[in-house]
Amino acid sequence: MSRYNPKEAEPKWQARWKAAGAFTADASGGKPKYYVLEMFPYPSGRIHIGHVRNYAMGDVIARYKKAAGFNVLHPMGWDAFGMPAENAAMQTGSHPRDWTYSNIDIMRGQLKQMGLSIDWSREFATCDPEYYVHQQRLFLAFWKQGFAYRKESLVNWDPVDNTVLANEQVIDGKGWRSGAVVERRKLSQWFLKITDAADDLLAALDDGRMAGWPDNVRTMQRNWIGRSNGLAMKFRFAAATSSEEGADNNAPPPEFEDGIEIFTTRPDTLFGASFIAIAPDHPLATHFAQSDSGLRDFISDCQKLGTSEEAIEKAEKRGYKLQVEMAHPFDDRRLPVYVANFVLMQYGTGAIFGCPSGDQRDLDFARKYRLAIPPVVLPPEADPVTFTIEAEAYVGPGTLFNSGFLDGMTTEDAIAAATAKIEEMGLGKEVTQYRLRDWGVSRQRYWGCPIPAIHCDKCGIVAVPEADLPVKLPAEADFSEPGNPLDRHPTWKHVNCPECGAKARRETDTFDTFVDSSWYFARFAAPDPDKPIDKGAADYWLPVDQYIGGVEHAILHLLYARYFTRMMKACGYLSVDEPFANLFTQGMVVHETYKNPYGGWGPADNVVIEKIKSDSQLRPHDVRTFVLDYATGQKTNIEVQTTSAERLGWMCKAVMDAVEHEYFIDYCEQTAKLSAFVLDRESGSPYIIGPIEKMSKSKKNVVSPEAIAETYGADAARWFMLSDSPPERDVEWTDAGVEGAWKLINRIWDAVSSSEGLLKTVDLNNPAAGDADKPLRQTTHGAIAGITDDIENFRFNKAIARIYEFLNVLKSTSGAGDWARAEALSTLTQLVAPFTPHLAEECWETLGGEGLVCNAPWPKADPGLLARDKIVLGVQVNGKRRSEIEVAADADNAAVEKAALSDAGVKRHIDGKTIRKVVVVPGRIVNIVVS
RNA sequence: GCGGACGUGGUGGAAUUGGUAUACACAACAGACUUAAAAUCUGUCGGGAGUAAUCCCAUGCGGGUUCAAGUCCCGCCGUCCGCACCA
Repeated sequence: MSRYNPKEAEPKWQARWKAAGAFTADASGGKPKYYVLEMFPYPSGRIHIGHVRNYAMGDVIARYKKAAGFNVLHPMGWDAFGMPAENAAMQTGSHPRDWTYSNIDIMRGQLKQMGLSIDWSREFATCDPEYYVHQQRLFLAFWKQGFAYRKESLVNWDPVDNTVLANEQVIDGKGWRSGAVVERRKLSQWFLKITDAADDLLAALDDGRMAGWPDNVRTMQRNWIGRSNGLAMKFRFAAATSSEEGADNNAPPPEFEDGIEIFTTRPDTLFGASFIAIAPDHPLATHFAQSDSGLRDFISDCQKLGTSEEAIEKAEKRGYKLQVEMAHPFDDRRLPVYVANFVLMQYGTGAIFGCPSGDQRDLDFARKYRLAIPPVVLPPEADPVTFTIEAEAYVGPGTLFNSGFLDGMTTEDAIAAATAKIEEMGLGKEVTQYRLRDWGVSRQRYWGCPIPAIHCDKCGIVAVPEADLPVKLPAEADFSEPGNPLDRHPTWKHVNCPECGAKARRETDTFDTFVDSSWYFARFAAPDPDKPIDKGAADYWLPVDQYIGGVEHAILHLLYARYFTRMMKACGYLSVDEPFANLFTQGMVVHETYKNPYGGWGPADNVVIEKIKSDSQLRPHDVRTFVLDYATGQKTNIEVQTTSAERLGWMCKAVMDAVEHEYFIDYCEQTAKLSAFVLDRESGSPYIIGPIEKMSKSKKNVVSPEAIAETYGADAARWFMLSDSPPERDVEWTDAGVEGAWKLINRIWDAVSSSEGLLKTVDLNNPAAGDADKPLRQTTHGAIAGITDDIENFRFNKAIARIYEFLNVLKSTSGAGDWARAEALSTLTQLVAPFTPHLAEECWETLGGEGLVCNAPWPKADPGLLARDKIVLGVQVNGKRRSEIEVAADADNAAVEKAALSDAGVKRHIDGKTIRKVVVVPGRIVNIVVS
């Protein structure tokens, strides 16, 4: 019996599939369609094991659906524009185009090696002019429809490199390359009006259009859109008191004469207001800064945080008090006005009133600046005399007090009453507000799709005429320095205005790469050389029936794609609102990271693990490390959570010394992360094992599937990535375990290869099975039912466990005849086919199956073989399992109760006690309550 | 900081969605086969007590609801993801 040889079998079957056109999408035959799509990869260089997991999942679904009788579309392409190509160009001098396309070539080869059931005829990269020309067409259509506009917005500006920085390029407020403190700078940029669609994007989350999406993603999008009803109202300036000096300087500018507009969702707490706060980039702050150098310094400090909301919100709450005061609308208090770093200009009106008793941030702020903290909402059951606000604000509902005309009202009533009062006073009105902001699509970079617009001094901003598309990137550009190569290109931007013919300039911004990925699924479904989308084909294939990708895309990519779909529908390209009927978000593949003493990262695939002296079952976080001073006996703990290079160096040294002296390990109930280190295979230099993180090139913790495929074949790699861990959870890559997949492949091959030609000797359509075959047939049909259900519900790890169980039974069963064995083996082959397709074809051929197994219809379970006549029930006494009984599957409760009470193991626990109650849950359990 | 998830043996995890906790696999250990190794096969494998039958404890920690809680509720702790210019 020959051993299964994936090196021969895998290329052979890949060639046969290709020759048979097995995975070419076909809309004919009147079959239902099924569009499976995995988020397409960024061509970073090589496929990593995380990609394999993602695409193996999609492939299981695609192959299963094909077998289940669907016309399947399963395409692949490349999200090919983006910063890494441009960074590589800066570092190595290679052109982004060359870098990208050569990566694509490598990665395409790697994906093909995995034996995915992809229709490669539809492949494209978003950086192909044949793709982005249509993106430019779409944009012009959107612009015409009024979905696109320009406005000023803030960017991170590196004053040394003179370039715009992405948020990820701002590290601790400094530019990653130059180290210069970043500034915020205003640029005029292109925006798409996603806020116009906010209501529908929100409504679709809950009205059934997105029933196939996971709840957590819908919740995240709902929160991201952040619709809230509130009150937009003005606080008027309080008259300057005579004691104030320089009152002239503190006069508000004319546009703010009637006050500062704030937005609040809690107008009921107005009586608890103790200050007004405005954003550092609020026009009023800018105005007062002209005559106040202290304020200028404060604002510029705030701007050093960059533009990311995370950095702003995490920063310590700080404020700068202005010389003006606002009048409280309901009483005669005067409220101080602060410019505060935690107020966001993008949200609401860029100004708030602070109610310290009802908002934690306001409370922290009030404590810091010693402002009043009047409690105004009394929690249910609290005593108004003794109730005080200590460390925590009370944000829940309650009854209003200390609040004038609102006293005694519930939170809900008080919100309505306060809103009505403010409206009556003419100070404001109820408004709906979104957290969602319009989508800024401008990027000041070369490697993106050019925005097809021309700036003319006379005509303003003019669309590039349809006939002049595509606006192609210039073939050559200068990448030797930071900044936008398109802007400094000697010729590219100089064009004549398409309207007046005068000299004009091209738009040098390119599109955000999220634009590229917001419609690729439609292009896959309906390519057309002359139009973005072939409507007929799009109507057949869309929406995507199953979309698969990482949770990290839960908000931005998915929300933008949903919005784009709406815009395309509005412009007549599509007929659907929602692009993805069902969404599955898979977990990431993570790996240990290795840090060297100088703070750099070590390679994950080139290290020898040197476990520190340990007893056999040492767990990584059970260990504490310390250095022992021999003279004093003093132990010094080694801290491991650090990023400082010096500290890491010291640690590494300490560990190395300690290995020699074997003195340094102690079990510890405290968490410590360091238990082992690794050595670089080549240099021998030690690395600390750092945190387990998402695989990324920069951290070098990427594991290549190639090596696995080389040794064990693509099937083993695919099988291993899907076994064990539930698909939605992160999985930590370990080398152990692939061997297990390889063993399984051989066990299946072993089971099948000894029955060569068996399918030719029996007629599976004509059952010839006796009583002796029943146990095996029950197992076979149980496996069909279970595995089908598991695949349908993305429980691949469970499906795989069931395949193991099926195989274990199959191997240990001896009594069954040829017919039942043939049924079991052919079923096994078909059930593993979505997971290990090459092996399955080889098995199918060996067994004598007809044609390709990938074309064979999915097996159906016989319900008659799924039922059991006897079942085993657990019996509990007072909730503790004490015994089990076997009863007929259709036994009634009385019979079950009787059997339970007479069971010896149960009697021991109930004798001499009073039976209070017997709970019989049919088919599940019996619980006897005694006292 | 805000939003979303997750936490079960040495490890990945299963638990029919409130009903026999630890399926299946990895690792480890023991044995068979072998001149030997690899491969393969068989067995053991949460902790503790006991010759054994069996009993006690255990699903991050602390409470609660229930005949019954890994699952539901409240409060903590820890880890991960996203936060609008990474893709």
